[in-house]
Amino acid sequence: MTADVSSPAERRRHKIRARILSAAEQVFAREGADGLSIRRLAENIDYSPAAIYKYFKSKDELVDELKETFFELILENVNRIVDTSTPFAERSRDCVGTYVQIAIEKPHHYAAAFAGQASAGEGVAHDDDREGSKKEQAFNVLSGMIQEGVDIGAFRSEIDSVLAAKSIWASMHGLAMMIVHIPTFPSFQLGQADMTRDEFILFHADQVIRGLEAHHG
Amino acid sequence: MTADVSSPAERRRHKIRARILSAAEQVFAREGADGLSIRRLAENIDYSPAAIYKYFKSKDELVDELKETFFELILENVNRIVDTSTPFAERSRDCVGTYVQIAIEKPHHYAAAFAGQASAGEGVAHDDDREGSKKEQAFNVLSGMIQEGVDIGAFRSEIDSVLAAKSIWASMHGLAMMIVHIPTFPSFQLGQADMTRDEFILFHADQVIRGLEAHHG
DNA sequence: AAATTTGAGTGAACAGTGTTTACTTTTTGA
DNA sequence: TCAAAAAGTAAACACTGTTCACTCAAATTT
Repeated sequence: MTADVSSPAERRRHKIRARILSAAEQVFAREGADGLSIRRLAENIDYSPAAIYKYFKSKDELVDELKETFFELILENVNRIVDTSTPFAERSRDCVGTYVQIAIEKPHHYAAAFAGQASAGEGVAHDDDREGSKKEQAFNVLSGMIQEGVDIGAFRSEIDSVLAAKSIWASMHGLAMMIVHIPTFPSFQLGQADMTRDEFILFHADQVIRGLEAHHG
Repeated sequence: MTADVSSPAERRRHKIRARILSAAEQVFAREGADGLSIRRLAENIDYSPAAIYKYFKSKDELVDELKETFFELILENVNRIVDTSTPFAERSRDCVGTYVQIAIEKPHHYAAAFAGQASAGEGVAHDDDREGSKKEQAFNVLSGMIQEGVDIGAFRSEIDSVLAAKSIWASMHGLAMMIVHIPTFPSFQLGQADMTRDEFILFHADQVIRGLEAHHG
């Protein structure tokens, strides 16, 4: 995918960049963006804090790269499901399930990926939202699958697949967020556990997809 | 609602507490939890930073109170909709719309309210999740309304209203979060605007509620 | 009324944070 | 070989939340 860089100097530079990112990734996965400090990171890779700034303009830029990599992970996994030849209904549910599962496995990544600070008032378009981003690619996969559902008659014919995809994504996102920062979700109290988390994910997926379906049995 | 406190000393203390919270509220609404610093807050109310700690154990505790107040706001507004005598279908949609609208008006509050840091691994129950909290009250209102839908035959009879409420909430939450931190949502690019935000909120509400409905027209 | 205790409020410090600047060392290319 | 560019650094700046020892005034107790 990425073209090899020419000079050995540039290759070396790229390697160190990767080393920084790798160390950052590990801390980030465990403690999130707040737990990841430039000074700690510098110590981990035996550099001075200021050295990091020869490779990244700011901590935000560094974290943005971690996020982008995370989106690639989502895209890969969702694509793998979409390309399967399992029945459409099951495939849809798997898609939702996989998406949420990734959020569960890397909660800090997921929370950070969708938390480019909450903007009060008119906001400037964030870098992540640029055309052709991994985020957008993932979205296109989803809307394509919904269009397929419409085409084969599983979903209502009047559905705009792009609009529906946005709605579905919002619903998935909501579940992922709930699970990520309410540790006991879907139970609120610790003791009561009427349904396991995985069961609830399937239930939610079902609920969401049912909103698109043409007729019920 | 709140019982008057006895001694004038306690009243005075309560007053200052309120003054701190009020100042905090204003900064928080504009700039969120990160923009709100103890030192800035102290300066706003002409106190030393250390003085704040005579009234709040920590910044987190202070912010938690802002969050609780915010949940009260949600609860009040949603309750007002639920108690209306408008037709059930319309009422459901209004409920979703109102919920999301509040998130839009106070994006920082909303984002913070659901962001008791993302926990990797087993988490301890957060204070907000205690029994009888405003959060739980709001949830009960929602599940009550769904039960009503089942009772009058609008929703499928086999629906567990508590489970469904959790799913619906997740879907609402997702939309709210999307809007709150993707400034251009539901459009990804700035230029393209096939549907207004308010229209999309209604569309999403429709989609979500349709998942519960017994039969379609 | 005097003495004592409680609580409010403070300045200074501790231990962090992201980031920049001036500086030295190393590497690279002509 | 030698100048130029890049890598790396120590120290400082401007912040952050929080704590500690302290003062001073108000309320309680004797």
